[in-house]
Amino acid sequence: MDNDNRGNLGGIVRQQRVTVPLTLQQLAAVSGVSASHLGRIEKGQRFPSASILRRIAKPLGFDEDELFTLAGYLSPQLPSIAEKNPGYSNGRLDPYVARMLGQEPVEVQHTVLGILTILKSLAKSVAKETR
Amino acid sequence: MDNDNRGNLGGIVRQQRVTVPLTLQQLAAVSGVSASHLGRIEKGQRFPSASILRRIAKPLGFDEDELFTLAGYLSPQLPSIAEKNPGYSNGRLDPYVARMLGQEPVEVQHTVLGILTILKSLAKSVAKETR
DNA sequence: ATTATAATTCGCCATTTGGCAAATGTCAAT
DNA sequence: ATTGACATTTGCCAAATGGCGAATTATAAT
Repeated sequence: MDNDNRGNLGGIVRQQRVTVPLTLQQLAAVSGVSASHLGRIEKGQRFPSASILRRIAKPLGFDEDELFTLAGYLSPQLPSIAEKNPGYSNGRLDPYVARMLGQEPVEVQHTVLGILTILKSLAKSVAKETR
Repeated sequence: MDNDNRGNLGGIVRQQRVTVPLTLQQLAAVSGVSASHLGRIEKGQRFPSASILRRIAKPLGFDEDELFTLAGYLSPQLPSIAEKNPGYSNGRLDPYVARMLGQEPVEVQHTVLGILTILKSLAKSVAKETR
């Protein structure tokens, strides 16, 4: 989302698919990265280096390049896993967005869409005023 | 080759395909990375962070992921982008949501995701306060 | 409520990164 | 050989990373 983005993974370090959200300690154990560091990464207080990112990718269920992209280290439109999911193929929904959002309950998905609509109409009227 | 490999690019920073071997200064100018730093990277005295790597990829004629792989930050993609564990496959994304969001620019999609993350963490702390 | 246990956050700090400026090196043209 | 114009390397240093252990907080179990 940002251009000079560094590896901000705020919030996506753990909120994981499936049933089991790893604890920092578990992730630390399996990845070899200290739990304290992981904690700070999660809160956006540290920006993980590539090697750290690499160590936690698999444990989190991401392909390496996928996580790198999420972190802003690779630009989104690379070879990517784009059309992996038939059905969403209509517009061009970013696969990572699809993946993350897909983990939320459907009501949440709809609410998110509603918020977007509100924001757009807000933006529109603001644009009108400042003209 | 190496297991705990960091981003060693010794020797490949400049000797480039194509015709033109860039000078460090030229590469510095176009990539925004200081020439001195590039020099040390080339000699293996510094290990470029992901953001540095990203800045010099295109100027050097590499795809980003290509250079990341060369640097040892990404493992050479063997199984490619397979769906390994079907258990990972996202809970499903509502097709309507997918369609609507898919019409937005990717940055907007990402922003939406960011907002969702913020809301979730907000909800969490509110829940904590009114405990 | 109390205690036991596991998880997260914080303080501290050694190491590394990466930029700036000065020093050094290279080479063609005088 | 000397100068000038670049290129590369080095010294130095501010900022960031990431680990360790202690303090704090959350979660269970009595």
